[in-house]
Amino acid sequence: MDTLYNPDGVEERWQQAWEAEGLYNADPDAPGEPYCIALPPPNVTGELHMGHALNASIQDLLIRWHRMRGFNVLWQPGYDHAGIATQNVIEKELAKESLTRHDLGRDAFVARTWEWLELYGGIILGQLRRLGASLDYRRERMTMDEAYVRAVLRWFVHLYDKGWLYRANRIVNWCPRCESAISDLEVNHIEEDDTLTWIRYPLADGSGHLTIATVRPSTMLADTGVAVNPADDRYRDLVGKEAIVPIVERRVPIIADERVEMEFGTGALKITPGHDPMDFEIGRDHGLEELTVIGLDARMNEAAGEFAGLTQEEANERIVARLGEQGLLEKQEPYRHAVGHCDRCGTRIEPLVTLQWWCDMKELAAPAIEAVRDRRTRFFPDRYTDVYLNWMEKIRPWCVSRQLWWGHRIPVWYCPDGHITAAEEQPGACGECGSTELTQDEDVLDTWFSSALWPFATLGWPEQTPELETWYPNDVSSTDRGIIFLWEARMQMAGIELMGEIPFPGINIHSTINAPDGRRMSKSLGTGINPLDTVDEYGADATRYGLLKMSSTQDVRFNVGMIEEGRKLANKLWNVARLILSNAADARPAAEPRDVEERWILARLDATRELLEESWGRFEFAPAVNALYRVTFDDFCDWYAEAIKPRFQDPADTVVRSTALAALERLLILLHPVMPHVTEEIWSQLPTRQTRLIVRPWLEADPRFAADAAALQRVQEAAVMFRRSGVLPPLDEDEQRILQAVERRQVAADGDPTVEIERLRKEIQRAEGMLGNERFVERAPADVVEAEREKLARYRRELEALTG
RNA sequence: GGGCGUGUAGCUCAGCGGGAGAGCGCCCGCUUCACACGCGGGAGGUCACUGGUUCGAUCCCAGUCACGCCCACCA
Repeated sequence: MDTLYNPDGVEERWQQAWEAEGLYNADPDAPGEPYCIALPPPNVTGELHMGHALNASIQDLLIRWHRMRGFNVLWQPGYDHAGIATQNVIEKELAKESLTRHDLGRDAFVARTWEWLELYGGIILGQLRRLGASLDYRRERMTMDEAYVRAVLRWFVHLYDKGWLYRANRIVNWCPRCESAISDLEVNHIEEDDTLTWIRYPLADGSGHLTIATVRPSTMLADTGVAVNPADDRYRDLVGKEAIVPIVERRVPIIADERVEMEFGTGALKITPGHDPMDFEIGRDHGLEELTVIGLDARMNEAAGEFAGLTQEEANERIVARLGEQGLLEKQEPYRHAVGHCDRCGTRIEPLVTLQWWCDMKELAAPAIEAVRDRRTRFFPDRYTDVYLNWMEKIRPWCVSRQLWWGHRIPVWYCPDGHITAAEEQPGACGECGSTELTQDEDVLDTWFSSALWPFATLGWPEQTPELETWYPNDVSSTDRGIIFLWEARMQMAGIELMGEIPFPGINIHSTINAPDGRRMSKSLGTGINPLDTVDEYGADATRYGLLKMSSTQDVRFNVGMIEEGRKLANKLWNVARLILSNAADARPAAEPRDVEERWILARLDATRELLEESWGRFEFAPAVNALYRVTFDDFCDWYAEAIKPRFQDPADTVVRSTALAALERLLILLHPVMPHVTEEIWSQLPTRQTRLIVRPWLEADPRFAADAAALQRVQEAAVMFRRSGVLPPLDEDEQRILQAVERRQVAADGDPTVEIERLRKEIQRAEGMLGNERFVERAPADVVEAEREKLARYRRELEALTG
């Protein structure tokens, strides 16, 4: 007889049934308090990875739990068009055919991207289905859907009208490979070995020179100043004079600026406003010219004269050699420092001055800071509150334009005179001069500009839909800590600005699952583990269980053992259900429990219910999952099931049957949010079932068991007190039997005198040690000391009795 | 440079002021009529290190070391 629970087939069957029966469907007009989570939209190009699977397990647990609690739930699915990421994927596809996007042209490229999405775009939601995710799949949204695009345009024009969006020529993070600007958050700073070169800049008046240190000699061709700290005595006399930039022989002013660190290098800094962010700001403040010698391809451009066309490395080499010849090279030293790289493709970032759209964040941030500060929005775990606040309080303008083709085209039109008209629909004429010769901005918006609207644009905004009315604000946002700034912060800002209300009161930041060796899970490192493989091997329930157990608040290493544990739990549950069903197939519910075991297990299950509610309410999942394992194995199977088994021999004992059924029901209900499939499968075989388990109301504290729960509580407290002080408070007969059950291992060990003798000897030694400590006797609370004395005396008596 | 987190049994992790725990692995015994993805028993830890607070510290405080992550315009 096959006695193993096999999830194959069972899980798919229920997934199809739940969806087909409309049990995932959300209805804004349905009764119940609304509860809504918007699935963090995965990239359209994405496949399910461990992070997605963990987050889906968490969200589905919350959704199923609230559905059972009678809330009107919506779990909103969808995708992000993921501008830069998707464009990169398509470009790679093209590269296989030796094509670039420029070979196709913009329209064909975008058309091809849409085609590609038709074929491969929708896979991740299908994969979520296989995990049992109870999303309302009918409501799938994408950030480039027609309706969503309207929301994005509204957002843009809104910000433009407020004067917070503007176009400016500024230094940006330029990725030469993506051929686009990117925002500060999309730059990774990576430590690299470099060379620090010390170069002499002659003074214009011939009175000598001053030495600067740089890691990028090639940029000196665009130097338009030299700066020193105003407090630096070494250079005080030079401020206001001029230096000559070697090679280009340019006379540049020597200026004083506090941003120059006196301790670094020589304390003198060459200023290249065109190619360095800090130099750019110093340059603007001092009115220095912004020259450009590096092009969008990161190579030296025509302005670099004889160095034009070279890579920067080549230019560095030649320039250093030239300086050596001229006697202006002082020294070179190895130097290690952090260098910016494109988060998307890893290419070294080039700071360049280009014309981009910027969003001023100060006024958007202020109310979003307040919301978190006064706890209308709370982070779980709480430590991320400071992470968020620190970033928000020093927020800087956001570069929102991208020189990409895939994304929301910036809704701005220019007339020949350069007037700007921003509008949701193509305007007929320039808003300023009435010219009808309008051309639209070529650029697209940062992907995160649109995903900031996710909690309400998916509900139909800017239309005033029933969905929006019902489910905004959402209730929880669950994400990885990697996108707290990119996404969470921006949803707060957009939600408050456009909806006048925070998007959700709870932000759950889940753990990061690393590879078993502790490295990051990544496809390119080959350290990735596909959650669908564990679903195939162990089942979706087991996978969900394992992931939730790994969802403690810090980083964890992926451990199949946790998923195997989940499989064990499913199997155990399946088997104990078989035991009960084979004996109680026609039992009727609602009988009063008779014996202490029965009342005890019902009270235990109720205590577990309370623990689940408390920890799930705090977004702590691992302890709850652990409690479910313990209550199933230790309490339900090892103790309760074993205890009632003999009573099944008595056909007249209807109480044991109906109680067993009731206890099993309760166990299934508690386990359902974690392991929906196996519980529903068992549920479907119960003679007592009336609805699907997925919509079966969650447990309330049952007054019938309140007394027993209270008794259990008393017994457990008594047991703790007994262990600590040796004093056992008075218990009635039933409570004493419950105590025996609680302490059953101890009781079992009583059979073996050598074990007991050893234990008593240890206890006596410990008690003697404590009582021999004068400070303990003098300073510890009197009742504790007294208890210890009584305990010692009792242990001695017991030992005496055992050893004779 | 600033901030956060982590260091507990061979492995992965719970616990966080008075008995040091789980799963896996390991050893011994069980095809006991729900379950060998099982049942019973067992070995295995100066709870990273150093100080402090306390009658008492794995747990609180300070510092040290190691690892990880986030933020960052010292060229």
